[in-house]
Amino acid sequence: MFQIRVSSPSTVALAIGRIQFNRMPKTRFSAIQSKTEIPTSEPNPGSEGSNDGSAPELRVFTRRKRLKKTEVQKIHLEVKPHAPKLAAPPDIEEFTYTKVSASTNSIDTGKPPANWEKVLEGIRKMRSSEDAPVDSMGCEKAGSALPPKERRFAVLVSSLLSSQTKDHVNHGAIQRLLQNNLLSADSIDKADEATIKSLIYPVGFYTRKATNLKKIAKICLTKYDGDIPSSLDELLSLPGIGPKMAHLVMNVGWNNVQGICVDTHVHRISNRLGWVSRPGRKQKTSNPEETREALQLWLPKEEWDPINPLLVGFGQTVCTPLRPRCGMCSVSEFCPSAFKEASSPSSKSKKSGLSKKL
DNA sequence: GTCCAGCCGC
DNA sequence: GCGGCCGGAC
Repeated sequence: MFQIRVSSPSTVALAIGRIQFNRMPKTRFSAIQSKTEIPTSEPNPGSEGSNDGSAPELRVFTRRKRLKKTEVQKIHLEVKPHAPKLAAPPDIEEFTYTKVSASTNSIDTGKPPANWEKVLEGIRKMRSSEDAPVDSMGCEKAGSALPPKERRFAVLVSSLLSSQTKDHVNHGAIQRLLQNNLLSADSIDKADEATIKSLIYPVGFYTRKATNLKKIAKICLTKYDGDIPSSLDELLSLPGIGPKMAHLVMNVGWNNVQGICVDTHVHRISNRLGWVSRPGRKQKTSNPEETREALQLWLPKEEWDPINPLLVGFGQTVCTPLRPRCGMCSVSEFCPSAFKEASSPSSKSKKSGLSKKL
């Protein structure tokens, strides 16, 4: 089964080769009620072990990109899959967080916020009765025939194109690439950049993405034999691939959850809920990467994957950026930010952005 | 006109 | 830490 969860503007964009909507008994996904893992016929060089949480393992995250100017931070995060399901909060003692190099700006500790399970469950319920754009976008059959290497490359291309792009637009672009046999590293490398550009139009930032696509194809071809990189770090080194997409690709492409895919919705909602505020200070995280690190400190690993579609849909329908619908939110009693949003955004320019912070 | 939204260059 | 990248929604 080949499935693209084409995204709404902000989301995680795709899920190829696995069923994603187990918690969203909506429309065409209604038949899918249980978590279905991809048949793991392919080897997974990206991970030493499986990511099914069956055994404790040491994961090493190396953050690059944004930090490379200052210093490369290595954050070793030992994650033991929390024992209790959802019955009890995860044992915080199980999560050992060690900063290797001095870090100026990372969260120090993470305690599970009060009532997080109730909140999560409440959001799940709201999500199951609400139709978010992220839910309604179709799944694709095209590409199911692709062998693993090409499928992974398609995952990478899809996620690159999908950012800042409407679902159906991204879908169309992928379809056109597919129809023109331009969904492999080899073919894209050989293709004219103008051709790529015209085929992916009108995805957001198509010029830049066409350029990046060519570069990525070349890199994949020369360094990875036409496959995509199998580590977070190597994915991050690709042009146009940042933390959000890298985690998505690790998750979907390699079925290897290395971290939470944090987009603007997850970032915003986590902060509104007080899930990532720093103890001692009332400070919120200031960017998605900080939010990701803070969330990973306490959120049970089995939630890392589903948290994105959950909060994205919630953010599209209830907890919207502007004028969130706290009145219809079933977890507002647990939300420190409920009903605190400025009612009239009206005239605020870049200078006076104070009114709209959250 | 303003905002979206992830990444990148500055 | 801000603005540019794109087109579309508003």
